[in-house]
Amino acid sequence: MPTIYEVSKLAGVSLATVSRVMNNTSPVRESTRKKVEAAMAELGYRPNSIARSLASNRSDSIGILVSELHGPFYGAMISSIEAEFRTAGKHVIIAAGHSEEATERDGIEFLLSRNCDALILHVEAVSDEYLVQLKAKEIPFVLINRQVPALQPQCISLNNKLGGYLATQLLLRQGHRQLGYISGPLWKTDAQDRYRGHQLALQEAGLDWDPKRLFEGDYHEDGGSAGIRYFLQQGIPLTALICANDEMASGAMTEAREQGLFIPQQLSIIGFDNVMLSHYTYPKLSTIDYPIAAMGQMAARWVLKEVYQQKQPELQLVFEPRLIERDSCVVLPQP
Amino acid sequence: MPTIYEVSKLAGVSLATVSRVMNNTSPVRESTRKKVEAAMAELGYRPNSIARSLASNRSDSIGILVSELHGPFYGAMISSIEAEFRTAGKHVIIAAGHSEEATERDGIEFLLSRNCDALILHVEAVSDEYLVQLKAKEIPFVLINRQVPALQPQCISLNNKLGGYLATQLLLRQGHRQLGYISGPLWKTDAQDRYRGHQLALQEAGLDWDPKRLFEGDYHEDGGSAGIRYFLQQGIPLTALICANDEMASGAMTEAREQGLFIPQQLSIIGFDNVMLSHYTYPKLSTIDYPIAAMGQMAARWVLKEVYQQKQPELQLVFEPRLIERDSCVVLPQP
DNA sequence: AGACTGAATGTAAGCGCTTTCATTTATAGC
DNA sequence: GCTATAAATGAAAGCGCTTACATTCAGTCT
Repeated sequence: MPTIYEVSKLAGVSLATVSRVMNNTSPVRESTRKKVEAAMAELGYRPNSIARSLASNRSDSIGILVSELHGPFYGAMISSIEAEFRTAGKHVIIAAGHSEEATERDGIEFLLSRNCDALILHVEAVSDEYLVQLKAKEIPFVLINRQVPALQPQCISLNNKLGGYLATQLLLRQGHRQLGYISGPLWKTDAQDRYRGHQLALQEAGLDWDPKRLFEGDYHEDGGSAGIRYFLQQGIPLTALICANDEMASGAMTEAREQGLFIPQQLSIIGFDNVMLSHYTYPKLSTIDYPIAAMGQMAARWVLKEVYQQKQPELQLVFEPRLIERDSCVVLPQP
Repeated sequence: MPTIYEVSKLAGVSLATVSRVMNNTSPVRESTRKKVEAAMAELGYRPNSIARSLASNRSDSIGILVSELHGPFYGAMISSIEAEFRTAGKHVIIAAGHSEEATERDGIEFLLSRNCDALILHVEAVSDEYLVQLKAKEIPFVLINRQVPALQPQCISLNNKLGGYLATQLLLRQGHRQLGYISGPLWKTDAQDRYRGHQLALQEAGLDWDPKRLFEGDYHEDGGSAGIRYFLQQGIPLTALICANDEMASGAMTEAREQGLFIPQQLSIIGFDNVMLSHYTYPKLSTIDYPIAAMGQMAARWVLKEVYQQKQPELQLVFEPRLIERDSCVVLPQP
């Protein structure tokens, strides 16, 4: 475990000069640089990250706070972030907030205590006020999937309204008029926006909005199952169903099948998110792609640009969803 | 940002006493303790983790190296590890090795550079020799899903042979005799062991081993598809198929369906791992459960016991798989 | 009260590195 | 060669905390 002191003695220079060579912070004569590098190589010197961090109050690492460490959504996000930073020679430190305020705060504090140079936050429970205060403390962070009006230039999000619109428009284009909609929990902004997009598409098609054709689900599989049972019990005729996420779509497919319906011949179903499961259902699920990997990558680029002053292509803050047509939606047969 | 110096002045004690109160390292008179605690509370003092780590060469955090940051297997593993440590008041730092030797080494060095107290390693590419040397450097670590003979007491693994045995036995019990097997890449130990279990079950049933009924897949969906095509092209009659993982089983199901086979009426299929996708296939996939969450939890307990000297229930190093019967395997109709 | 011993606390050095300011060296111009 | 200036380097302090060893305090026994 050689230290900088040993390197400086072997190279015959001061500690400060070794530091300058390592960090390229000031000009160093080429001949001096070579002596230092040779000494480092001979000793197999590796700088102590903790000491560097204490002295410099930086760490060349970036903290990521996600709601969970498992699940395709978060996996794709952290994976794409990590890949971007790996290329830039930086490390990530990941913490989980579990969508609870105290745990989210604890996670953020953990990351800050490790002197992370910036944070990428996917948080739900902490208040806008807390986030505004975080910015006031000069802590650099970027938010994913969270809109805070006062922090707009550091919010990366998806145009959920457009996603709901696209999903609905596909079915309308296929001739469906008897549509059902299983929403997420409507206190959530993304669930509201997705539903608004659905309503907009209906309006443009000259269809009336009918509250009976909305079922508020929970973003889990059970919500999809319950939605199907609700529509059947209400005797609401459906030829197509829009689910506000893929997991509920999967639940709806299973329940519809158990109720004797053929998918997609009797009921077309479309989901939202394009998480991994949509590829494994039978029939394969049509869905709206949530470009979470691209958004994670953009968050990483934001940090590289804003915090490390690296050149980056133009930053994009609002992402658009994309329609993924698979097998679960078909053209309505002509009457 | 109050420091320990400010706390000591306000409480009227030395730095060392504040440290003792914080870390409970030596006895402190109760009245002194109360003064220190009051000063800390009044100042809103939070110790600087970096400084603590530099001075003590510890960090109250544990490093986890996984092959990937995405995917249900790794998600479940790190999630269960994190949960166990969260309960114990510790944090995890996660790095990805991407199954490449250089990246795995870089990840381990990153974790060590953060003074992680121990490592939990899921590594494939680094050699046994490297791991033995790591131990020689007195670095505490536990391996998941890796057997290194010289490091046996710190290896947590699955009895893969039993899993292959259980999968095969189910089908034999259901009356199937025309079995196919799609293995993982046979240079991998787990793929070998799973296949050995399959062979054992055949042997016990008095069936001959036929090399034509083995197709070596790649553990990806394409491997499953290719396996089906191989068996069909060879004109090998099958009533049941064992796939060495769920992803290949999914590919096999899709391909069989495209080839006009009904699942499970004409071909029963069983997978291995019980990753999330097995729940979403149609019909739902029978599989062998890989208790990765329990194994991750056990790795965490190993660390808590061996490194932090906390009391833990008896440690378990070898885990047994469990048969999960869903809808993709049926009893062979009587001739 | 004094001596002894254990408990409690303080002092000082150090963990390994960064960085500011002082000092030295090198270069250019006259 | 001398002067001025820029480039390069060194010395010293400090980042915030831990901990070993020295010192002080408190309790018990004679």
